[in-house]
Amino acid sequence: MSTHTIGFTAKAAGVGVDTVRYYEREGLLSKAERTASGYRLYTTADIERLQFIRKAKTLGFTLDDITELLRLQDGGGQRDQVRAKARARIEDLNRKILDLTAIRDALASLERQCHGRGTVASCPIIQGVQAVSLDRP
Amino acid sequence: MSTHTIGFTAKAAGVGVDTVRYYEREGLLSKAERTASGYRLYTTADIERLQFIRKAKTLGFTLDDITELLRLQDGGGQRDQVRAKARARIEDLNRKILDLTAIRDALASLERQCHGRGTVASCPIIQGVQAVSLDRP
DNA sequence: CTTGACTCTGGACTAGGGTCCAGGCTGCAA
DNA sequence: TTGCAGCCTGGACCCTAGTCCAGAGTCAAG
Repeated sequence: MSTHTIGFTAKAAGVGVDTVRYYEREGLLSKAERTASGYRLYTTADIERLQFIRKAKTLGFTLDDITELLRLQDGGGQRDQVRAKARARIEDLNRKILDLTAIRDALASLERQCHGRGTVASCPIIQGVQAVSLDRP
Repeated sequence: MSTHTIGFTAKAAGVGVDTVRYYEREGLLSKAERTASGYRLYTTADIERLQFIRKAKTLGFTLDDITELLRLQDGGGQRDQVRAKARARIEDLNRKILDLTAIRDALASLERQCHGRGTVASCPIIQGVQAVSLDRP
C-alpha cells in the first residue's frame, strides 16, 4: 500500500502539517506509522479522513462531534449505543438541514426582491428560521 | 411596544447576559435603548435576532458570517451588492445542505446495518461526503 | 558531501467567541 | 429602609482549534 509523508498528506487534504499532528494528538487520527527515522506515514484513507474532518468543520461540527462521528464509522462501541448515537445525530442533521433550507429560501426571496422593486427591509431571513425548531441548543 | 431587561431577554433567547452585551459590542445587535438609569432595554425582535444568531452558529456560521447575513436582512448595502452576496450565500448553503444530507444518509445506513447483522466497519460516512464537492474550504 | 527542503519534539502563542469577576448602582418586596 | 436580585463598566480569564517557533535530525539532488 502506498504511503505519503505528512507534507504531501496535509497538502492533499488542504490542511497544514501542524494541523495533522494536532489531530493525531487529539485522537481524530490514529497514531501514524513511522519510518525507521521517525517520519510519519499516511495512506490515502488518512487523506480522505482529513478531508472529511475539514468538511465536517465547515458544517458546524466541533472536533468532539467529529471524533464521535468517526468513532461510529470506525465501529467503536456497543451495537445499540452506536444505533442510539446514530439516531440522535440523524435527528440533529434533519433539523440542521431544515434550518439551512429555510435560510437559503429566505435569501433566495431576498435576492428576487432586490432584483425587482420590492423593499429589502421586508426580507424574512430571521422569520424563516423562527418557523423551524424554536428551541434546543 | 413592550421592552425587556437584558436578563429576561437573554433567558428567552437561551444565551447568557454577557453574551448579549458581547454581541452588542461586536455589532450583531444595535446599541440597546437605555432606561434613565442606564439599564438596557430589548424588544421581542431582539430576542428573535438572538435566537437566529444562536441557531446560525450551530449551523457553522461565524459571527462575521452572521453579521453579514443580518446586514443583508437589515437592508444594508447597494442593491446589486446585496444580490451578489445573497447569491454567493445561496450557493454555499446548497453545498452545505448536500453535504449534511450525505452524512445523514450515511448515518441512516449505518443505523440500519447495526439493526440487522451487517458489519459496522463497512459504514460509508466518509465516502458519502467524499462524493460531494471535493474541494473548496 | 554539501545544501536546501522536509521532518521531528516540546512548548509558546494566537484568534474567535465567549465567561467571569470586582466594585458600584437600581429596583422592588417585605 | 433594608436586603437581595439584577444591572452597569472595565478588564481579566478561559476554551477551542489551531499556528508558529527553536533546535536538531533526515533525505535527495547536484
